[in-house]
Amino acid sequence: MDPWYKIVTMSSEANLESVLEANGVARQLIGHIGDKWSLLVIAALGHEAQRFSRLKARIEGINQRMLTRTLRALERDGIVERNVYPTSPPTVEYVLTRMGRDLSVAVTGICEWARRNLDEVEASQRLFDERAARRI
Amino acid sequence: MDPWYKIVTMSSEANLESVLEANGVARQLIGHIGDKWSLLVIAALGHEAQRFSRLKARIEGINQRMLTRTLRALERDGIVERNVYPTSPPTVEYVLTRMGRDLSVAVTGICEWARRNLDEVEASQRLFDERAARRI
DNA sequence: CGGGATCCGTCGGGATACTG
DNA sequence: CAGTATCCCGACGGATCCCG
Repeated sequence: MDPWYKIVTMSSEANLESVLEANGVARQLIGHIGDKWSLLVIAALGHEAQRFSRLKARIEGINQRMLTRTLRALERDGIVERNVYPTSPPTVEYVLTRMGRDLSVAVTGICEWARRNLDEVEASQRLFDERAARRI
Repeated sequence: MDPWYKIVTMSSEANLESVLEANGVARQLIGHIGDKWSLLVIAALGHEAQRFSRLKARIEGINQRMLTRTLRALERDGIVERNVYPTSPPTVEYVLTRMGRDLSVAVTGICEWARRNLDEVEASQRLFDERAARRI
């Protein structure tokens, strides 16, 4: 089976099934980490264990419910690990697993792209909107 | 400004603002390509120009409306270019721009991660669900 | 062929209140 | 402190029909 980048960089007549397979992979991927907060939580976690309230403070705009949900989903996927220490009040720490750390590295490429191209994207948007406004 | 990977790999007490900045970048990113179809369209495009109906055939499960919307959004972002040839019936071709090709390369890392870890993710999910079922 | 317009269901996600 | 439980809404996305 051809890896994804081959599909991306040399999509030809022949490998329709490969595209479909990539379809499935990307679908899974988007299902797991493509929601609004997952990437931010992964970024905020870094490689050191952090407590719930600390994460909530680091991630601007998130509320308890969404942080809990996101952490649960990531835990279910094996991307973060949850450790409870039975103190009083309870202490709960979250830390990236091996898979989580790998993912945070992989995310780097996308984020660097975003960082490099955000200005150009916004410029393109303004141009597009301007033209659209004139046509109407 | 520190790049994203530094935030990810060395998140410490000091760089809260950096996390917030990453917050914004990731937010933009998710807003642009984090929807259900963008990555699939980018993958299906590859580096060669393709017509609307061809794309629709390559991307399993998409309908005209969503393909149109996704292509418009990507065009607005400067990620794909739309070329119309005034033939009859009309011919419309889509092709990745320079930014789009860069992005498709960056996406590779994430997709490779997904490909490598999908089995482990699914195993983790089963384990998690099984445990959850026992506790109840 | 390559769309645009419209209707409509679902579901992600926010606000708020309560709990061990 | 670290959640769980409800309520609610707006946007995303699917189906269908129409058009140049």
